[in-house]
Amino acid sequence: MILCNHKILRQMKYIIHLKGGLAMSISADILRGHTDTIILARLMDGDSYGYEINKNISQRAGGAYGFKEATLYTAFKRLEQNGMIASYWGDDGPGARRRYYAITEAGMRQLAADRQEWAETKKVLDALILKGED
Amino acid sequence: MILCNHKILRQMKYIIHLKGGLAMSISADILRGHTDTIILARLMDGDSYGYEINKNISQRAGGAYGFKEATLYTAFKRLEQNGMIASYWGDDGPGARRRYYAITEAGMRQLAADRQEWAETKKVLDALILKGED
DNA sequence: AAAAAATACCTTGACAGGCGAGGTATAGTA
DNA sequence: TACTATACCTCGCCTGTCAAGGTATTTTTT
Repeated sequence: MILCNHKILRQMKYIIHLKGGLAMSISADILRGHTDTIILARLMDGDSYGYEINKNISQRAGGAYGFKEATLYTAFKRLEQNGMIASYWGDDGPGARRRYYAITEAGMRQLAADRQEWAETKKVLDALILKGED
Repeated sequence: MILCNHKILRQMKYIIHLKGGLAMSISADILRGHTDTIILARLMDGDSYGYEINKNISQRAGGAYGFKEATLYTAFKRLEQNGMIASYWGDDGPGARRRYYAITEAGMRQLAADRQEWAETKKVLDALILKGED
């Protein structure tokens, strides 16, 4: 049993396993702000449901990173309220019922903008935090 | 006079001016989690004080992006409490007194780790939000 | 057949970072 | 004298994250 307050928990890192046995980590706050974009991007491959989307994300991230369930469902609700995604019930497959999500036209426009923003963010942050060479 | 609630304000973007007259923007939540790293990186160029650090950041970001003062001083306090930076009063220059900050050994180690993390974050987010080519 | 595990969804409450709005003090300029 | 620029600081709100708790269904194990 490990005592662990909220502050310490927030400093915990997601372990990322790299090819060759190396491991790096990304803190939760770094991913903050990208949650909605990541979900929208995943839905561009077709309709999907929470559990599957999260597994897909973990897989693409190369290992241990994935959203916490509370974060995930909060994001779905936010995205649907903002008209970025639409949901419907499906009852196929094993296990419990699934709520499927589909990206909307507005969601696609948002995703396009988010991807542009990410490209820009990389440039700006590179300029701000990498070692200056000039 | 424009009515503007907090929610809308948080969705506002920092305008980034690019070479050639283009402009892009980066939302505040995207920068969240990088604040401390950006400050540490700036202090690697030598001791500096809040106002100057912020101007330096705006300049490097290519234009309009900069921390809000409340964000900046909150970060200084957090960094100093965590032993990443140390402060001392200076009274040179025009205008009011200045509190200078210096990066500590611990701060340098943290910055090195943060830079590694940023490199890793770029890879992971590229895999998660860019259009898949496979 | 009962227990366990896996699948799948959801809510509550607390926390930390960002920051608008407000403040203080100093020095130079109009 | 008033104004502006420099420079620092605090309060309180808002939002995203997520630990901890819950529910329901199906498959697997005992």
